Amino acid sequence: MAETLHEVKEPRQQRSRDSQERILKAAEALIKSKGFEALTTAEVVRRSNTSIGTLYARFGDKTALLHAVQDRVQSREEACMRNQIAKIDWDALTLADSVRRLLEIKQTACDGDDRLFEAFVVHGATDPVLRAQGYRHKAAVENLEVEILLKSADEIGHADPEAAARVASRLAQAAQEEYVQRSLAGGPLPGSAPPELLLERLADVIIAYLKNPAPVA
Amino acid sequence: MAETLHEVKEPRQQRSRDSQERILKAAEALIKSKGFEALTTAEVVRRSNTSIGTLYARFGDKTALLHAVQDRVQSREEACMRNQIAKIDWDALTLADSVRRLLEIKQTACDGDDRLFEAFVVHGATDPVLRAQGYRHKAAVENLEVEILLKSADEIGHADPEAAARVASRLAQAAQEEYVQRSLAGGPLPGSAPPELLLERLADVIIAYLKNPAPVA
DNA sequence: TAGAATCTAGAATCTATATTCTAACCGCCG
DNA sequence: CGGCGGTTAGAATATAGATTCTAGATTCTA
Repeated sequence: MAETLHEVKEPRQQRSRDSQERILKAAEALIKSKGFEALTTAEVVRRSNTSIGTLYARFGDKTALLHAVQDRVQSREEACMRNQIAKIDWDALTLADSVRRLLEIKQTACDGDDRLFEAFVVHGATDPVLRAQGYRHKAAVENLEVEILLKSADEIGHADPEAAARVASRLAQAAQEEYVQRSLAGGPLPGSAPPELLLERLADVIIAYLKNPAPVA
Repeated sequence: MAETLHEVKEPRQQRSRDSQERILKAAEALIKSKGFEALTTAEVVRRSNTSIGTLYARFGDKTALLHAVQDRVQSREEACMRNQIAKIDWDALTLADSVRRLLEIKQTACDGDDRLFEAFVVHGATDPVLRAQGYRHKAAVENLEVEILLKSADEIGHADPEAAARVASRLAQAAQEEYVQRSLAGGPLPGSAPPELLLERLADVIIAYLKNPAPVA
């Protein structure tokens, strides 16, 4: 979808669709394993068993390739979340449950995509398309998360359950990014808590907040 | 300090110290205003009214320059925090006060350094020196923040006041990074709360947590 | 103040990467 | 089959940016 913005013809033959797919996979894997810096056209081509000519025939330029990767990754994550949300048993769900569930779902959905998101954010600073796509995704994720929390927040009797849910969602987002950042920096900060514990604490924080959203003076 | 790791002679003459200083300032300003991508040796040289030869005589290579910038920025931030902490009137300080104070101090100290930190993190992924320096700084900041919270957390009667303070500090850190990320992405996310409001909410969250750190089932 | 040490300028060089171009290859339709 | 688009390969080109080199300028020291 994104790559059509450039004057690149849609593939007509299967083999072409194949190479396009292989290129996308290789590009994604490359960023995941070595970070955005390592995404060179030559390396992508090498890993995808295609040629530089093919890459340009399919994507027009490197930027378009990156956009396509972003599109694919974000869609996958959203789908994964939706999928897991569909499985929730809403009836037997306390507030605490829903918070923990939210965190689990979030983590599963974007497992391993750390570097990808990093790349999108950093380059979003100079690439409007990347940025816009990133916005869309963040908003979508936030909405999905609100969906998870809304019912129990409502039951608890919040004045504005949605607003509360949104704050909680951002909190989760923020903490995740902090965590990602630390792990990106090459392994967790020495002396910091292990991930599971961190999640547990975060859950505590959010639960505490949802149970008591009014300013505490 | 960092630049001595390379075989670069310390300046003997004043003018040399001057150009070193101008180069550092220019490099920092450049990253601040245009992001790390814009940090080219040529541009630094242009903005600092020096020459490429001077830059290499002083820093050895571009990496060392970046390390030096990091050192300077992080030291400045730590000093600023320490400085503000020294002014706190500990006697008249409620828990809520100390949390708000923490957030203010944090914000003041790193005001405008968003892109710099972004650059350090991203490049820390491939540069061990940058990473190590970043760790040191994060730990230092966390300790300073704990210092701010500890007294009131203690008075509230926490079982483990320091642990609670540490969680709160991380939370603040996380939220700040989330905020930075959004602003880096080119202006706040449409529909998101204005910064002050965000700070207020964050304060609420942390206060709620500090008053009730035990898991709420 | 002469000579040595230090420092600066900036042209020239080197390198890594994106991108273009062209010849050959493949698969489908007559 | 024949040939015509669609597709691929990879050598050649273009370019941005880091780094080296050296002549000349400045400051220090005796």
